[in-house]
Amino acid sequence: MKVSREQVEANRGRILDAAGRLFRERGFEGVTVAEVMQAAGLTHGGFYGYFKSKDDLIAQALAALMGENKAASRDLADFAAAYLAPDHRDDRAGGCGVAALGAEIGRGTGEARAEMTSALRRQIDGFSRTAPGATPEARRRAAIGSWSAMVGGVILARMSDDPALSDEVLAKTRAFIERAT
Amino acid sequence: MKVSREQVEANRGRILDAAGRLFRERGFEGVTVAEVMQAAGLTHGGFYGYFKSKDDLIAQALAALMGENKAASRDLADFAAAYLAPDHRDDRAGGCGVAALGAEIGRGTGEARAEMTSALRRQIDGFSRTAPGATPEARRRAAIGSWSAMVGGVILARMSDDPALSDEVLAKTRAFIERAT
DNA sequence: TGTACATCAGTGAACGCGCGTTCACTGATGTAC
DNA sequence: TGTACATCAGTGAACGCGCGTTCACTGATGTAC
Repeated sequence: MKVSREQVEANRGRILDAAGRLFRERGFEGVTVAEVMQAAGLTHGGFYGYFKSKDDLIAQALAALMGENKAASRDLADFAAAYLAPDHRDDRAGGCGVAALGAEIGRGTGEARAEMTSALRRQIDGFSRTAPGATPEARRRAAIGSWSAMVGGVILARMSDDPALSDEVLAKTRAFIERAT
Repeated sequence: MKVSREQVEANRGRILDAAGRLFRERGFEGVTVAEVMQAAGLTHGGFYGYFKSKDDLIAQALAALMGENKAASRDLADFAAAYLAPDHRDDRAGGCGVAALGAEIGRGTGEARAEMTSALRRQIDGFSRTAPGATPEARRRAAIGSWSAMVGGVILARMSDDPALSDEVLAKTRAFIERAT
């Protein structure tokens, strides 16, 4: 049955939100269109009223996810501490889209990749503002190096099935960044 | 038709090698059993004479891949320079399995994850031997932090569809590691 | 060493399931008067 | 403001394709004598 225009907008938001969480948790190929719709409280048949294809959903869900830009105005050290925390490591579905999906996106081409590239640029520019360093070059180096270490650190920590090693990777990566900047 | 025992062993090696390359290039879910067999010069029907299932192939291909242990006896700085080079970034199929598959493996459980955990431990221990630092703790911190930055740096560089930004991520991540260690 | 036969690696057709996508239908919304 | 009707968001069955897996068959290997 038809629903109100406001309901349509709300449903669209719920689909994008559910997709963003499920994709981060299981990867693009590990999630079906039907699962996304069910998580949004709808049935799969309605999907194509909202999106052209699953690829279209991927592109739009990523844009919504990366548009949030959590780094913006936070101190780099504070951000790194929260990013390299066990809570973030354990919250794949709600965590950083780059750590969860960056490698998969790097393989593809098209919209998703372009979206992530501009998100990367924004992230680096944002960090460069608050990063320590005497010159703009030093600050940008610290921003890029720190971001690489954060993303790699979370991926390695999630990869390890030994909790002690996983915690150590987070803690030592964080200490490495702190001493380097 | 039956083939000789040596041929069987050679075929097994070719299957594992082809699987390792294809998986790194496209991810586990992006590669079919038939593609792996074709790349090894065989037809798909023979697959189950070698492996119990696709999951079994994944576990064995990863073990073969990670068993190589390229880090072992190289200086950390030399390793980082080669790892964060454009050649490595552009060679997904022949490059580091952690950068290519780490995120995907971190989602799963079982053999593949355990295999990667022990590979991570070996990698860190190996780096800790050649890493700079006054104390064992400082060397281990440098090893872990550098490894996080290398993995993250290659993933970010592969994610960017802007070649200039991609090159800059590699170069500045490398400089960040050099100054930090 | 040579011959006869059992073994079994490899082939390619076939199966069954899951997934992305389509479609006829339903019934609430929202508009025209 | 109230009524009649056109619109269209959502439903669920169905389609078609690709993939992992199975299987009957083939013919070269390797063993027994």
